[in-house]
Amino acid sequence: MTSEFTIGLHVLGFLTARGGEPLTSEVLARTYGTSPVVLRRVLSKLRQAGLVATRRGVGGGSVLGRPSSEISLLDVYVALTDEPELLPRHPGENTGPAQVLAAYINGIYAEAEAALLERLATVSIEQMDSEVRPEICAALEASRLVSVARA
Amino acid sequence: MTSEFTIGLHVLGFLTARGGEPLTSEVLARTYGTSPVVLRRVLSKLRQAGLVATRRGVGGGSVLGRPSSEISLLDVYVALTDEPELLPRHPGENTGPAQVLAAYINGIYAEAEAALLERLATVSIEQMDSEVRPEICAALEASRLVSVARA
DNA sequence: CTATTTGTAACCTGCCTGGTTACTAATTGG
DNA sequence: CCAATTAGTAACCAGGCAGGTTACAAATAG
Repeated sequence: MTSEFTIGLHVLGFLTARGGEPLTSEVLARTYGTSPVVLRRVLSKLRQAGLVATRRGVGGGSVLGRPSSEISLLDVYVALTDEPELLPRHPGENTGPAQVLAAYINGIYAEAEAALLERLATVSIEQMDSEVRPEICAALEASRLVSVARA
Repeated sequence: MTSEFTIGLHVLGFLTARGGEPLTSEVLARTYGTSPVVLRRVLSKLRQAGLVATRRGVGGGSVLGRPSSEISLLDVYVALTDEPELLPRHPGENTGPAQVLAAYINGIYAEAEAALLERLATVSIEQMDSEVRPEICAALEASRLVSVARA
């Protein structure tokens, strides 16, 4: 699920921008452009990692599980990535020359992946939000205008 | 085609180990564990990049296009990767908030990918061959024993 | 009790990768 | 020239997976 990471960042960024007000999966799904069920699948993993808290029923929805300054992009990554391997590992059989080559390449890829994870650890949701909030707002404004024009 | 990169390294490493003797796609396919057609698809791209030269007909096969010391893993990577993006870029629509997030993440991924490519550029086929040759030989020996045992 | 909202299982579909088939082109040797 | 061998390539097939949808159960506010 390569898009789940993006969806997770969208959710946490959006919740940050709303400052404590619970948002329904329906709203989050609409702003991202997917279905509520797909979004809840992501929310489910975020909840298990403690990154969001959810309440059902009328007036329910999701809020941040802890301050956005204390959530790194790495936290989101590990919460949403089942196997800790994003890069194209080569499964392969456990014998034969192909496996030897694959192991060699995987070593190089693992280095690159480690560097990526370190980088993700240095950025918090709060930072990300402050950097992209203006553009997000502009985009939301644009799509809202389209809706108005259609109505 | 995530396995093509591995296949390409297998081919070039094997040709290096054989030192100028042409090898048929049938032999290369068997040693890697795939079909000759799949392997020729890879050879076709390697040829277009000048990394191998091929001759048809009796006694034909492929040889290195230039010395293994002058072929980097990056050369192989670019020859076999159509779009210059290995890492999970998020395609997405050209509008909306999802796109803004995706662009942000893609920036971080692009940094990581650049680091990976730099790393690949520092390793030549010759180097790789010297590091994995012993294990490859052992693996080939093992599979040959299996074949003998079955016959 | 009802309306709302989440949780989750089950299924469907489209895409991509890898594999196979089938046929053509080139090259060598008799 | 003919036959055998080998590569080139198009076309189709199958399995896996991501993402989407449907359906229904569970929780919660009023």
